[in-house]
Amino acid sequence: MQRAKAKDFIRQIVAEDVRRGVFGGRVVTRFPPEPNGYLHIGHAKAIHLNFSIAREFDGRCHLRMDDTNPVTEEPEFIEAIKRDVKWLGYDWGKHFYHASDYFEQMYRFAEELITKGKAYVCELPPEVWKEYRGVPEKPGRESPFRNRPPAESLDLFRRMRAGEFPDGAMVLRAKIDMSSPNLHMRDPVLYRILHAEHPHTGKKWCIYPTYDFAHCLEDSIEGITHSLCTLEFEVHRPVYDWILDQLGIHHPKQIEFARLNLSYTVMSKRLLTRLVNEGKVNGWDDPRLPTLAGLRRRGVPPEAIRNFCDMIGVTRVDSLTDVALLEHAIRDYLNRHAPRAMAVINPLRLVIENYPEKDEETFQAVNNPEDPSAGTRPVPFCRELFIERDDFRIEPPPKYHRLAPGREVRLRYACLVTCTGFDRDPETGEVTTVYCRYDPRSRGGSAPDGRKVKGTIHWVSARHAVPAVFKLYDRLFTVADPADRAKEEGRDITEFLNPHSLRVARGFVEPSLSSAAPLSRWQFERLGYFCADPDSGPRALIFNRTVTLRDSWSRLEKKLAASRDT
RNA sequence: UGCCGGAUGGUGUAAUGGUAGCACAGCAGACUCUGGAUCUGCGUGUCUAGGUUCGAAUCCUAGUCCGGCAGCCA
Repeated sequence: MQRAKAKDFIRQIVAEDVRRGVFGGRVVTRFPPEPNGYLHIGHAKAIHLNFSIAREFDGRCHLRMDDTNPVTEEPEFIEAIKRDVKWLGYDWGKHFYHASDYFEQMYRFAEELITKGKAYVCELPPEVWKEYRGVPEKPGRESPFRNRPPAESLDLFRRMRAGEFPDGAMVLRAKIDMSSPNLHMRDPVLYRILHAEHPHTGKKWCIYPTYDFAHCLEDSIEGITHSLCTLEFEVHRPVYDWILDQLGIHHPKQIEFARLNLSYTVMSKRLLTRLVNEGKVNGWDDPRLPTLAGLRRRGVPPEAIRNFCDMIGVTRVDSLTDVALLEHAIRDYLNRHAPRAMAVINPLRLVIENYPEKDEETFQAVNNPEDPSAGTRPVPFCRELFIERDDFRIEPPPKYHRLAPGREVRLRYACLVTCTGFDRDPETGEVTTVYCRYDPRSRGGSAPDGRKVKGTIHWVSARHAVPAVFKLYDRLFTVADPADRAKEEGRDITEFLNPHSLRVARGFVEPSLSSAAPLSRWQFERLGYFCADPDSGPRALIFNRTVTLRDSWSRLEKKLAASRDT
């Protein structure tokens, strides 16, 4: 919709290609993750881009496992990737592929290059090759094996495949240009020997193609038209083009865009893997992680992620997106869709002195003020309630609208109460109980005399309260750009981990939540959006805080405190 | 310092030679049975210097700054 107005540069290129009939006017994209980790929100940007473009241009988008390195890849990751792409809302239909399905074809293309004198088997050890390749400022030197006869290379390459040589003994390289200022054009490696079992092809192969050789062929074989990738592959594009040109086969157009960086988190698979493996977080789906599995468990709806992707756009500028933008997308969606409920995270006992001990009644609460069709629900009420500890102050600061001695507030959906006193623990001084009297004529929440009450607080009937655990998440890191900071300051990234990224609180929820389904999303009034954890059940309710509500009181309070200090 | 990219408010982006706009964040106010939501208003920006042009964020030249590239990872 926004797109009709402002098309990103990639859509402009695709639209122009379609208009001019390039690739026969067809559009085929692909999302090619390597199954060596979980997908994160940076991948969501790429998934959203590729699948959306395919849909907009009546094309298709493939999901392809780029499994050319058996050493790091695992079946667990393949399943997780499929689950996450589906969850995000995309359907690859029958177009699910493995790069490893093309190993035989790739091998034949390699032999073709050798025969054409465009590739050779090189026996230089890695350290020696490094010497030969040289540095960007100076041309490299040619390998002594560079001009060996094609027949000799072909023989060696076949014996490489047959398993006659150990890992690292030799490689197949493209014969391109050792004096190129682009290091990747200095005879890049096409195949290496790896005696490793592959999760998909098993023990069939002991040589595996490198990214440079495999990727362009995967795209070509699948008839991809627009191969979208991130900026760091820009320097590989000449290799991509060279190989396809030598072979004279279908030649997709590679277009690079900037990867997503989000503040207060990390997006590199290496770092995420570290956090998981070192136990800094509780697995790949830890709600503090930017992984799709983590975001899902956190309660972030896939629609919010897609909207977020639309908001950030697609460019070639390396940038750091403020996580506040993501939070806005989350609140925007959840505000419209999450049913409301009352929960008390940090309970304080409230006794209504003039409410009979044995009485109880129910009030009707609105399920979602943004959606009248969501209806109402009954909420039980009695003499003793739990209220939020933050909602009572012995000495209220200026502009504090909540409960304090002598003050009147509204108990949401119930009635008006006026504070008459409180008990304190003689040892700690902590308030243990607050007493108040209610106005019987205010049943339902409004006073018959029309008097205004500034504060409305939420509550849970003590007699009906259901205990629950709340996991309150905060940003994982204390600095906006932890990866860069660690690099610049020569520190370890874990030094920037936020020690308060997870706080566990024990409180109560209203009884209607006792059967909250795992992963169901709620707004706990005045607190934030929460998601029932997958481990949550009738015996032990666990809610993860997705994001707080915007809280203008806490901002005001901070400002008042600051101005008092000066 | 070799090559390749990139520079628009605090952040993310739009404007493709013709009034620098949008979103987020921030601030001020209205409204409110969520200090939520909603509504209204406000401020801040074209990296620098020249040039072309009636007119430049856009084109040209020079410079500055930032990112990427020296895995048999992707």
